[in-house]
Amino acid sequence: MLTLQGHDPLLDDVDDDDGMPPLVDNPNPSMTFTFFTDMTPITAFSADPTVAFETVWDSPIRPEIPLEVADPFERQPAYNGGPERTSHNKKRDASYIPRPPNAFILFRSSFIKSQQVPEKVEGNHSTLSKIIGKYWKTLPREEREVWEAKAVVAQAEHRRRYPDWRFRPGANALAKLKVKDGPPTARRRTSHTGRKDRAESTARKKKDDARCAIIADLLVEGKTGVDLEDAVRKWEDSKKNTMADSNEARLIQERKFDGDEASTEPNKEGVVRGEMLYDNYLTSRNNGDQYRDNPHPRSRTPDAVDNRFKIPLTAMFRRSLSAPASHSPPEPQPSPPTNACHDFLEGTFVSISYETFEPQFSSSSDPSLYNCAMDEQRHQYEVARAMLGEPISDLSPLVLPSTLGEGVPRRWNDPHNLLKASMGAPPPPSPAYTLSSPLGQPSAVYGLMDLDVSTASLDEMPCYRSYNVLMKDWSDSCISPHTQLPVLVNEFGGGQTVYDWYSGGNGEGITPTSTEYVASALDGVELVRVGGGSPATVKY
DNA sequence: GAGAATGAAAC
DNA sequence: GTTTCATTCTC
Repeated sequence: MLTLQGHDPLLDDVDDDDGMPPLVDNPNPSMTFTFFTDMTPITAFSADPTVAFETVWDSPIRPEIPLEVADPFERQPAYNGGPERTSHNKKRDASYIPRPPNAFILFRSSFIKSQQVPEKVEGNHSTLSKIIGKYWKTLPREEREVWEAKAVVAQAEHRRRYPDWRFRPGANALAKLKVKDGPPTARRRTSHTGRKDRAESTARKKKDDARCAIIADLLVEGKTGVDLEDAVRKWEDSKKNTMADSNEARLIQERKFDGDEASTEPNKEGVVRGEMLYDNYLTSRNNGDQYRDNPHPRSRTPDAVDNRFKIPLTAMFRRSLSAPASHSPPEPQPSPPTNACHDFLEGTFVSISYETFEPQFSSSSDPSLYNCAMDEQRHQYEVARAMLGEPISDLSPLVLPSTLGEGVPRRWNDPHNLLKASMGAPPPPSPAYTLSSPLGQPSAVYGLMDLDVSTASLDEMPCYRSYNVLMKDWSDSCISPHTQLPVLVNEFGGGQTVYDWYSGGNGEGITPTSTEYVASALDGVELVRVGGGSPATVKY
């Protein structure tokens, strides 16, 4: 990792004397944030524990109840004690560091906490996961991007707190093995299940799936709480009637074909029942008879498989340098222009391009690629660029006018925008809202901290600012000579730490070799903050 | 490089 | 056990 010398007291405490990232690590005392439940403008729920800049959110649906939410990266025991939270936490070492949550996990947590699905409707978390998973797939892009953004922030915060932490799957496998009794085959429950049981199990699964789909659809329609409960009850009642009718039909059939295989199979009823329920549901859904008058534009589950998010935004901020970024923009610009305004970083091998960040999705390449096939990638890429504080011209609806006043950078991830702007507003015309990156202005991803955003000034706002390092005379064959490598700089608490860089160029991964190269090239280089302030020296 | 495995939350 | 996704491991 590349660091700037002596500016982050938090990180200074972290020792890594063995050269290996620790599996567990507890460098920081516990921290508790106090904030209000947020309400995304799209859905009625969104109490996200990881976003500490949450503030008061205007909602006609939910009251603004102050919530004490534990630090998301706090040790597990700190999660206990809240009146709303019962203790089902895994027993873990006090120094255990959980993984940063991904967008879905954040969404799921928020969903559970918001109690949109009453306990009466569904209390089993496995089933809830199914429902939430189906619902997640129907989320509009804008809403999903909010969660993606929160995941990026959570990831950045996790990185800030535990810079040396690395995900080590299997590290606990040994401990698990000790607990488990007997070989895996001994625990297999279905190994001796007969055809009858399997058929029943399949029927039950279909039935459960149908119910999950119904609940998810009702949620998509906007039904929550008591409304949802009523709607589910109605569906279940109608289901019973359908079943009664079908049973009658079955009895007639059985009488008609007495001695048939159907009547000799004692438990086939369960199968018939389950399949009928599901088929009835699908038929009615496909016919639209239940939803004919529903103007809700969102896709229903579970058919609404959405390929729009194949490239997660967080992939652009990978901590690991071992795996290449999955996002691979085509055709890097042959010669990205540099901006001479930054004496920010000087060296033989590198220069900094801050204000200029040439679109990797060039209209000069295949226009159809740019406009159609790559549209989603391009969009995500531009969102990422916006997060990185770069000027972009083609804004997503998430890029909203800043609420911070004139002269303040308009950032799609401006916490004020995120929290207060109406998502229902039409997207602004592109030219009028082109983002600017005035030097010295805080930009990029605003980090987490125990700061009252409603009263904090921009100067007090911590941020992660990115800088684009343009590699000059790049000799590593795996990197294009003009690949720009954005570097994430943490400016939390007045300190600075360069975390690392991600593959933002032509999709080629940053290999350890090239990382070494960059790091050594930056070693000893003096960084001058664009907005003023004391210089820092890169320490490798 | 592809696919498997793991684990993040929650009960 | 269940979801999605990020990350690492293994072949």
